[in-house]
Amino acid sequence: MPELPEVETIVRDLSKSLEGKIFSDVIVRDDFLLRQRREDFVRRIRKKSVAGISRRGKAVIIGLSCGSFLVIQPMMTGQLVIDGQEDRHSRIVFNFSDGTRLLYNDQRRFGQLRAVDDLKDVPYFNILGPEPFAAQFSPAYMAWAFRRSRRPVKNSLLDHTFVAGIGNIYACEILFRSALAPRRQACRISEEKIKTVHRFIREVLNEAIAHRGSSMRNYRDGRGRKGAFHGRLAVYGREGLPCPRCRRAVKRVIQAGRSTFYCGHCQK
DNA sequence: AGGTCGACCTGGCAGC
DNA sequence: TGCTGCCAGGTCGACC
Repeated sequence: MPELPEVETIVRDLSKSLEGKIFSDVIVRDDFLLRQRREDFVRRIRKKSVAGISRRGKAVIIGLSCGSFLVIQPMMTGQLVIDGQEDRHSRIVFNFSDGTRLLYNDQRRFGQLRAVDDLKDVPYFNILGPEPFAAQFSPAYMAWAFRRSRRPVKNSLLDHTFVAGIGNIYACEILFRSALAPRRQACRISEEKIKTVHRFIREVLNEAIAHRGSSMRNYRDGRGRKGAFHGRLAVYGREGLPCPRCRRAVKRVIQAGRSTFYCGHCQK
């Protein structure tokens, strides 16, 4: 489900509502999502307060008062909703001492939750590339990475060891704005064009955050609401509909097992 | 060693 | 109505 803008929106919602609150109880309805024994998971969280909430890639990090962390990867269909209605997809319920309740809902059960002392204990963080808004993620870094890669540029954008947080929706949108064909080999893109892509990576993600993300099917923010960026998508999910720039039909192809939406006329 | 592909799991929707 | 097949925002490990 959520890519960087959606996870960022969730993190901002949760920060406002949960910081300083104390976990009074953790109810695990589905052990499958945990990467440790249930008793260990619950013991590390109960009675601790929320020191801070942040994001790395597509993972939510809840810092606990004792210096440890609750790390949540919502994957495709995970949701973190405050004071929402419980349903059959509510896999884990976090209760706070003031009566606030945080639900972890997940239709497909791909999500992963861990309570760890050290973020290095989360394998995902050890392989993750730079954040797209970090200084380290520069046009020069992109050019260095692209030079040595023969795969299609769409695959590079989806590779989280190259850059964290970009998923299928925003990879398509970034390439559309960059007027770049998704199947173009990364090593065959000019330095000038790489600068353009770099600029649009940040621009598209920033706009999506400003609109609280995109809701295709399952995504909800921390208050259980849909994102508003969905209606602003130029190509994603729009096969056969007119390209907003030239009005020709948007095409769909499969790359790396995922749908890619693009305009064959505007993107070269 | 870089890169691709299927598996993981559930459910909604289109087509027949 | 009910069945089948396809599709879905992510990640990892097996394999070429």
